[in-house]
This record gives sequence, structure tokens and C-alpha cells, in this order.
Amino acid sequence: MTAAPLEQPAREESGPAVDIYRQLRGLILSGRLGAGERLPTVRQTAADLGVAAGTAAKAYRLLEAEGLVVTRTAAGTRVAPSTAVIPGSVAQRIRDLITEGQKAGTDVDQVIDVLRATWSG
Amino acid sequence: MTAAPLEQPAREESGPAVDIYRQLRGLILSGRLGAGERLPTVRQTAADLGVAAGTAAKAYRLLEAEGLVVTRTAAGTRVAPSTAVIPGSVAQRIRDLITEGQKAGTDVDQVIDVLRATWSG
DNA sequence: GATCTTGTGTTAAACAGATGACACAAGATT
DNA sequence: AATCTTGTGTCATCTGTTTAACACAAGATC
Repeated sequence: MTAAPLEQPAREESGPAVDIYRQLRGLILSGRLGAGERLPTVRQTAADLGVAAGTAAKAYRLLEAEGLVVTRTAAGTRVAPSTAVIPGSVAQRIRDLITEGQKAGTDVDQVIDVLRATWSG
Repeated sequence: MTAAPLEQPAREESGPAVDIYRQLRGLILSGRLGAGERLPTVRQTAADLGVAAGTAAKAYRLLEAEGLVVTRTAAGTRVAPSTAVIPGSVAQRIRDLITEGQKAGTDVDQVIDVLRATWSG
């Protein structure tokens, strides 16, 4: 018998669009992109990251579907007024973790993998 | 002018194979899968997760390329003897974060996005 | 030594998502 | 009102990955 540690689903979309969505979500939830602040245009983002415009647009739509941003044609996309930010206590623990992780020279991705594995429990 | 907060690369492989690789890496780096311990067979993993055998095999090869596991035909795949585990101090901060995050009812993925955004600084 | 076990390799087909180039709609700007 | 800006829609094509169903090789097991 071998260990059977694998958890089922984890089925999750992937690809550039989701990556961009995640990156922006991180900036918003961390507060580095404040309420009302404007995001780069779809085309700008696409150019910056070297992806097609449709791909960047997809990321923005994911953000809007989650209520994190508000889109108005010709006016651009802005962080939603309702300040959606992660709880301060959690943010503090994140900072602590980063401090320790960087001091130890650990890789972010490794930290994240362990975090996921441990969170599930 | 719009904010220009986007960081370039982030170009990263994706798909089921990488997901499995990440999940197993988390188990190994967290120590929940100890040195010498055996992983499920490729076919078992494939069946459990509902993917093709080749996909699971790909994940195992990624792990081996990183030196986290040792593969011997017919003997299966085992966690490498050299105990590759994340530093204890980092592991502790991860546990602290999880405690706080769960108490606050935060979503893991949100925590991870903020972690990434903050790590880069 | 015969037989199981297990990781790997191969192949064609299917699939998902991204791309690039375009046009359009809804507002803002002048 | 004319024009710019910006998010969205379309469409054919391309690319990478997965799939499914095999076969094989190297050891372990008996």
C-alpha cells in the first residue's frame, strides 16, 4: 500500500488571463491599489505583459464579476468604491511570513505550496 | 495617466500536470510526506485525480527533476532521502497565518494573491 | 526463471485557451 | 456635434497540453 494523500478537485482554470487576474486581485486585496484608483487600460495591460487585448479584457471581466472593480466604457476600469481589502490581522501575518521567508531565502512558490498543503490540513 | 502596477513575466506552465506537481511538492516540503515515504503509483494517482497516466507521470518527472523524489522502475517513487523540508521558522509563520486566516474566514486563494503581491514588494 | 509491478515512451486525436486583426458601442472630451 | 478613448465582440487560426490505448524496459517478487 502506498500513501494516498491526493485530494481530488483542484481543477482550476489557468493561463495568462487568470494570471493577470490574480496579480491584479493581489494588488487590490492588499490595498496597494486603493478604492477608486484606476487600472491601466486593457490595451496598455496587454502591451505591457505581451498578451492579446482579449486576454487582458478577460482578466478585467473576472475582476468585475467578483465586484472588485467597476468598469465604465471610455472611463476605464477602477477599483470598486467598497474597499475590499484583506483583514488587517491576516495582512500582518502575511508580512511576518514574508519577513521570515525572505530571511531564510525561501522561494515564494515553495511557501505557497506548503501553505496550501497545510491549510487543507 | 493610469497606474502602471503590472509586473512582467509570471509566464508559468499550467494545467493538471503542474497542479499535481504542486500539490505533491507541498506535501513533501511541509513534511507531511516524509523522506523515504512512498508516493502512490503513477496509475493510482491518475485514477484518483481523473487524469491520464501520462499526465501524472509528467508531474512525477517534475518532482524528480527537482530532486524531491527518487524513482526506481518497479519500486515506485519515494521522497528523496535528503530531507527537503521548508525551514521550521517559516513553517511556523505559515501556521500562524493559517490560524489567523481561518479565524477571519478568509479564502486561501485571496491570501495567496496578497502574499504574492506583497512578497514582490 | 517466470511473472507481476511500475515508470516511461509513442501515437493520433481532441481540446482549451491564446492570438491577431478587425469592427462596434458607450461614453468622455473638445 | 465631432472626435477620441476604452471596453467588448467576433472569427479563423495557432499552439500547447491532455487524452486514450497501446507497447516496452527495468526491476521486484514468487
